[in-house]
Amino acid sequence: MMNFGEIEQKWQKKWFDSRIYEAKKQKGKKFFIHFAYPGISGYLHVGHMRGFTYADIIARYKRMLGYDVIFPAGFHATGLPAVSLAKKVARKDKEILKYLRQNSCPEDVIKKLEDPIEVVKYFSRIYVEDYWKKFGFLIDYTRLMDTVSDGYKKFIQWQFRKLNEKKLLIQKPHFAPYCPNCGPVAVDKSETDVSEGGDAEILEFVVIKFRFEDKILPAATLRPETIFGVTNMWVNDEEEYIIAKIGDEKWILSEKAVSKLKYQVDDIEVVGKIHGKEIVRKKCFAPIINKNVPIFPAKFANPDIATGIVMSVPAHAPYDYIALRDIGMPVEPIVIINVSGYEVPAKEIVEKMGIKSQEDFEKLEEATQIIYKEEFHAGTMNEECNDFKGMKVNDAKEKIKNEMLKNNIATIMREFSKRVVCRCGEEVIIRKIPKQWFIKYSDEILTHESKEWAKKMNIYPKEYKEELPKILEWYGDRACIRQGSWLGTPFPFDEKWVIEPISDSTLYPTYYIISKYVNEGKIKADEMDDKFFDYVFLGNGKAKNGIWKEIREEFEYWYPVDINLGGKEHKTVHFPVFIMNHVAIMPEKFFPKGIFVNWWITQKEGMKISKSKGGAEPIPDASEKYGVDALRLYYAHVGSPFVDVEWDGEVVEQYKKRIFRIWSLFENLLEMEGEESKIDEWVISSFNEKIKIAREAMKEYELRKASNAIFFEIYNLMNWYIKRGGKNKRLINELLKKWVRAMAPFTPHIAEEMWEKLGGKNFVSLEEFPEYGDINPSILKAEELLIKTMDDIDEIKKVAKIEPEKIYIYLAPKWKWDILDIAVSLEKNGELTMKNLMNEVKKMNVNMKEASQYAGKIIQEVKKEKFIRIDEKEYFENALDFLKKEFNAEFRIYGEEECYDPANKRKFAMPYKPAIYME
RNA sequence: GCGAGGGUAGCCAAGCCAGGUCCAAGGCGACAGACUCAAGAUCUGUUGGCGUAGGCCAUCGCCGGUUCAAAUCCGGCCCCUCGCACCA
Repeated sequence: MMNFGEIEQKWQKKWFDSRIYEAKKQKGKKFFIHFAYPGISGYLHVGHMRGFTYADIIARYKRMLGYDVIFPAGFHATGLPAVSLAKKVARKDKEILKYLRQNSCPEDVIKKLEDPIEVVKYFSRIYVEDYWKKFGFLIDYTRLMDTVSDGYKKFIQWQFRKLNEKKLLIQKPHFAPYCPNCGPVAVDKSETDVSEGGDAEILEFVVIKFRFEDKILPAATLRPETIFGVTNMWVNDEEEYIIAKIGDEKWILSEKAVSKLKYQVDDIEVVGKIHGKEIVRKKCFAPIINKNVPIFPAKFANPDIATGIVMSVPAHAPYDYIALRDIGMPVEPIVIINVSGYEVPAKEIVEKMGIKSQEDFEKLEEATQIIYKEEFHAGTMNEECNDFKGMKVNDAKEKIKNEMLKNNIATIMREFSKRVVCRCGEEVIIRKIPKQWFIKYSDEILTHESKEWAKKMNIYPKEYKEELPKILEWYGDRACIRQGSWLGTPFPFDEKWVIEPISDSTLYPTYYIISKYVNEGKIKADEMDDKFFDYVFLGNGKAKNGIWKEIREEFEYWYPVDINLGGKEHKTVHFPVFIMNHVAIMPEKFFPKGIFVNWWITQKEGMKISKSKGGAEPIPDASEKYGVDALRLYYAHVGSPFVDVEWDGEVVEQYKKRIFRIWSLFENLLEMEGEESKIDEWVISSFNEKIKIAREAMKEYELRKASNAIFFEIYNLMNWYIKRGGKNKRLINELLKKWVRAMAPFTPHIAEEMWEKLGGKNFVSLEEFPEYGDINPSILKAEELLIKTMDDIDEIKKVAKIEPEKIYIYLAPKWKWDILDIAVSLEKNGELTMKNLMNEVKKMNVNMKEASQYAGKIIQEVKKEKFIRIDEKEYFENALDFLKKEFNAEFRIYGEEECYDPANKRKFAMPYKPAIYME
């Protein structure tokens, strides 16, 4: 039994010792492929290998087509993940230590991982040695790089100066999560920075200013359009409120609100206190509707939420309705939105759901959601709403908000949808950054040019090609720098800030050209100034030395990128900025040519296999258990690249078996010693057909279709060849050499091993992908006829329950083929009708009754199938021995001649469909 | 909400763009047989229903339409999944 592990190691050593992965300018045609480099966030899992494997298969395929292939890779070290891992190690987080140990990280390394840079170094090595090399990837390992090296930082700074020159860097206010202790934090589902509330959203409350004596009662709402239905205000009479001076206004709001707003408005100053009791039972003045409304006490006016002051819209807010009912309905609800199925929506839903009191939070929340959805999507503003009458609620909401903001009746307060707590224990708030730097992706010219370019690109799948222009249109300005303890490049115009990780990963494929020279020590970061990058990437200025010139030549040879391959998570972030930055900075001849998006390997129940949460099989375990070639074939073949696939070890096991089977068929074929036979012709055509399918599929990177032809269809046809008595040693050898070369991009280790057994001298990885020769359709058709006839015989045996000793095959007479020919040529001219056909048939010397019956039958058939005239008699005669053996019976094949026909079957014979009688 | 994708046999998953070769590839599972003391592995066959002659009927989320012909094209409906920005 073969040992996958040994074979893998043997060939990997040979490949890497011979450095066959190095990109060299030799053949004058090149192919540049890379995958979106992985973030350094810990160990990867089997899911990640899907995309990487696609890239390697495509790179290997292109190499075998005679391209100079450059397939570089690097590491995205910037941003949070490495820092977060280092922090966890530093604070001896039990989970992280367990995780490291489970993945056999040595103790002395664990100690070092308190330093984020060590994290980057350690995991870079793991990715290369344990994942990529173990999978046999022919990545150009001389070009490895990461995003925190000195040279890379110089490159990014150059890029930002270019963006600035193009007027694509702008400043404007921005609101971002912030911890008063730790500074800026990331609020995301991975919860690396926060210990609670990672899924919180930033809500924009509209704060509407109600006049109260000489002060302002700021009511916070998410539904500004309901201002028209306000009947009263709610203030909590068990709470003390703050009086704060904002600008020249005096606001009454909760203490919590003041502490939040301090981070969002410029000048806010506490000037006094006022208890809720002193406010309730008085009146305040509502803007827009311009009338006085009473202020009532309410416990649900929560000081923790927004301003702590709430306006009451009892017709449309279940909370308000029920609170008013509790205190005896001192005011009548004012309905302002018409929505079918409701008169007074809040009242009716409260009654329908049987909500008893203000304490029934869960039901009230649900009721609020239901009413909001129905009103927002299906409601219209009614006659209470002045100028907004008749407008759809979702339009009116924006318009009313903007009008109030414009007239200084309202302002915006931002708040999380739920409590967010920093890892340090402090509550995270939202802070205004007055002059945040953005990359101006909204720029009209840039957007337009990017969209135009995207239309010319090769983008897979095609659905994404159609989606991409819309994403480019939608893509807004991106805050591109931030402060805090992140890894990254200092922003060149303000070095206290660091460029954030999406923005530093857009033009990076260009850097793979330079990284080789950096790695070889031929150029130092110090030397890489703007003149250097201007010269190398833009061709501006002069080369300072020979190395500069060499790098420029390399760049011109390899660029642009032909395929950037990445997971579907990149669809709305990385890929758009990848295109836009190239369009913004590079000359058109270097704009990227293609994008390939792959979907994920998921865990059961559709969950993404998460890096942080582990769960899936670690890569080293999986490659040992199943073998790398089995895994590679699994990724290529298990499903369309454009759907998520659920990880299932059992399935990979099947691919392992498939490889065993191919291996043992290969060995059987090698041992065959025989001469030519009739079936040889068929196997040649059939084999060529499969290679053709594979080649054409690969043109569109349809790895699944190609691998299906190579690993399944060819396997089947070789078996059939043997079954049909094929054993031509010379031919088998020739086909095996082609077959093994066709396998090589997908399962390179096993292919090399086979290639060696076939006497191949060089690496099969460096051979040419097989060409296909002539495909003779009549032979394929004839064999298909034979197989179908065999099926029919089986069917008859089964239904009639007989075990025949003699089988009679009656082939269609010549005149039926002649009529068929006529029908086919009529069909070609679009003139195939019964009448036209019979006019022609009349000219022939045949039995008109039989002929007309037959003509009627074939009219339908001719429209479906392509008919090629084949010599059925000859083909069956040649297969006679085979048929006898298969059915253990005597055969008689009858053409036109007189024959034995006791059941009168002969008249049913049609082209491709012989009549059968057995006894 | 905005944007995108999907629903195929017991299960996974092709086919759909370019309608007919679809009684729907391939795999898993199940059943039967071969090999074996046995189990496993492997190999062969069967796996929607009916059928004593190769046939007939049904099926691709649901309803309708176009067509000689629909899993495939068009319209409507139901259900599911994903992304929505400072997280990579």
